[in-house]
Amino acid sequence: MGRSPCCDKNGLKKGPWTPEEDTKLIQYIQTHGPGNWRTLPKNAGLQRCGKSCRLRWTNYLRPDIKRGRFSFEEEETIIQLHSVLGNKWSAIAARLPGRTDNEIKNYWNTHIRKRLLRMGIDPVTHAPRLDLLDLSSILTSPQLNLSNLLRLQTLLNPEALTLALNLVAANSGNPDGLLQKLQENQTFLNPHQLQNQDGTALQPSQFANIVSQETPSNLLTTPSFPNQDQCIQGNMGQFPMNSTDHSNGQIFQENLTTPTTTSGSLIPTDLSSFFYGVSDQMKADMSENSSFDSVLSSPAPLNSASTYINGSTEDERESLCSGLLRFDIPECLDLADFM
DNA sequence: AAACAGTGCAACCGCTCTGAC
DNA sequence: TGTCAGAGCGGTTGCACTGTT
Repeated sequence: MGRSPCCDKNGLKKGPWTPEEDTKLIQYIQTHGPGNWRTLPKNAGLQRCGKSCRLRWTNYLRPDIKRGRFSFEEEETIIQLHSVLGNKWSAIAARLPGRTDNEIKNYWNTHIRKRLLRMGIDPVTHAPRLDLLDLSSILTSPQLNLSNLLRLQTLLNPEALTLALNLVAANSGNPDGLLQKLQENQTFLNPHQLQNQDGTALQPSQFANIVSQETPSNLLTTPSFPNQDQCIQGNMGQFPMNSTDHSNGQIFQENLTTPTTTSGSLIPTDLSSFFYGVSDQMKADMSENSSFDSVLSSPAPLNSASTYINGSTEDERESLCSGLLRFDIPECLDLADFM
């Protein structure tokens, strides 16, 4: 398993290629064809190692290489394939004619990866992770107050709501105040959440126990209100959030953009389980929307993106990319009513 | 205008795989 | 079976460019 001779050991040139070197390499390969890279530099009159020539040819000079910006379709393909193949750049490149593995790798590391991180998505697992988000900006958002969360009760799975309540409580560090607010807003809650079985009002400590008991054990590890760090450390993917836009009910919309992934996902594969109290008719209306349907269908949640936005600027692409995890909100579901 | 920081990408490094001998 | 060279791969680096202060 000998390693290829290093260029500098042989006094060969390294660094950027000059146009003259490119011309020599192109002309030689056009005449003799690629291959036999070890002897190629000498025969072509290049002071380069064969490996450098091969890389220059395969990554840059090859006539079938497509230069320029990645299209949305290419970007979508990369994300999809990466979710399946991981960092198998050559395998991904094989599905993208004209693109090299190096180019795809660079594009992933400089664009897509960062974008996914900003969206709170683990670029390795493609699963949403709250600890990747700027939670402070989320939790201090005026849109994410208790009343708004409570109004979500009619739509959200109670576990998700409970988790959100924990977030708020952890943020405020004041469970007593939280209970007070809950009781002030009890019209939005299931009665059993704020009352004992005999109908008497809950005490703060009782409420804290209920919250912790109703929270899945894999989400919270403490019987009382966890601090923010504990929340972050926990498996928060089951209540995905996005910090990109906190205005006009965007949080809720983003919260509904729960992607499904392949095995090991932190999130429900059937988004309908995320809803609570949504009528069958409303679910049916949602399912008629192709984009929403694509979210509900696992494991190809990304297919809807091309129908969502087809932007070309960086901002549009970020919006578009977040669209990979989004579905169109049907008209029957007016988000403004919930926020 | 200059200094600095951030970004993007070409190229390199070092390792593994594969096939010939 | 072991060795070697060629080829391929993923990770990393260095530098030019751009934006910000």
